[in-house]
Amino acid sequence: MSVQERKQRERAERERLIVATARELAEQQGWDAVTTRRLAERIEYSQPVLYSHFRGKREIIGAVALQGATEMAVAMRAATAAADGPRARVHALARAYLAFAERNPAVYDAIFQLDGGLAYAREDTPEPLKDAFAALLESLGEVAGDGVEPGLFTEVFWASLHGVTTLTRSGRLPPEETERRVRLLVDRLPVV
Amino acid sequence: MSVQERKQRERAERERLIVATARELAEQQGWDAVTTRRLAERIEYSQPVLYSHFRGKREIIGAVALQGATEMAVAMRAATAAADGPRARVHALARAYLAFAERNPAVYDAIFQLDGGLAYAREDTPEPLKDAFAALLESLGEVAGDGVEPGLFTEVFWASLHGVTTLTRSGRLPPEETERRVRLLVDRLPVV
DNA sequence: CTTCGTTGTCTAGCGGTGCTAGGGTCGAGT
DNA sequence: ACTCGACCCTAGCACCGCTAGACAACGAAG
Repeated sequence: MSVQERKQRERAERERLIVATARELAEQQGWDAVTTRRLAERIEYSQPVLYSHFRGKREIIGAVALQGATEMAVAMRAATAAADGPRARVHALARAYLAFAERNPAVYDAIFQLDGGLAYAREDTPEPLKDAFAALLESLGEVAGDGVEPGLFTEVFWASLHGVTTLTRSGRLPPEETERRVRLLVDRLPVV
Repeated sequence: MSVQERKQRERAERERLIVATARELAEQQGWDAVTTRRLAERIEYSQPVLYSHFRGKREIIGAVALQGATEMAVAMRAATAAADGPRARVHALARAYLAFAERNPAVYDAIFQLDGGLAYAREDTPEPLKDAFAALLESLGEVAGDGVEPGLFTEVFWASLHGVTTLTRSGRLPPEETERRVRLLVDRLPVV
């Protein structure tokens, strides 16, 4: 028994190592640099070991996405907890969202851009993703306004933040004005 | 002279063929399926011929993006021309934007997601991209509201549409509610 | 009309990718 | 002490973007 348990522990530890290494490599050099060979070399195992933990590269991205979503939810809740009043909460939320994306671009991509094989917006959506959306909903739902479903409002505000994030990071929007763009969204979309 | 001219014509014709074929293949099977080998086979030339027209795959994506941006500007202007009043124009614009993205997903990606080696938001930005932004600006600038630069407002509205588009297409937002999301943006962001 | 040189295209190949088949090693359980 | 199964590695597949170098076709010059 004890031997099996030790092996299971070691296996789980190695899986964490894979995910952490993939994330690290992605943040350092971008997801294109995360190849199965490089990843295998960094964890000091051969390539096929990766496939005994994950079906393929896609699932590794998915694992990073789930980890990231959990952290992002925490970050957003921490930011909104300190804010006073609905609009201030929304503002704090938006800034936290953009800050997370800027500090963890590769993780952000794993969650919101890349294909990690995850189900979104469904019943079988993984808990971390649901929870990240819930974190958005907690602050945005209260400013949806009459006749607008909180969920729908949250989706729209989220999409706007996502658009600003991705267009800015790909060089399609000049980064200097980000704060003014956010203020415009926070001023106009919510109903307080 | 005439011989050289004929060769130039043929060369230009072949370049159009490459771009059209890349676009077609991308729309049919996605950009991942657009490999230099497949593309070469479809135009019935060898791979190196592609490299006598474009520096690499990236530039081919860029060429598709420019072509698409031109078409998109035309589509948006056509949609807004028929609309009556500022808010109706914005609504028509938004619907035209999303319709273009839905009908030409690969082209949309070439313009707004992939790296086509193009400069955005700068003086040396290619004319088609500037013009597509100008088409947005024409309808959105007039509803920016007091104290908000038309350009900034356009960027924000555009980013919101982009967010809705990409999140929906990647399965992160359920597609059924798109129309309601657009209406929310059109109701709240502009100042009429 | 022949020769030369340029222009254009092709074949072949480089180093990389994600992924997998199959063999060998090593250690746990009898 | 031996068997057997779990585990991991080497090697290789088919594909990728891209390029070097051979070769053919053709206009210009003698």
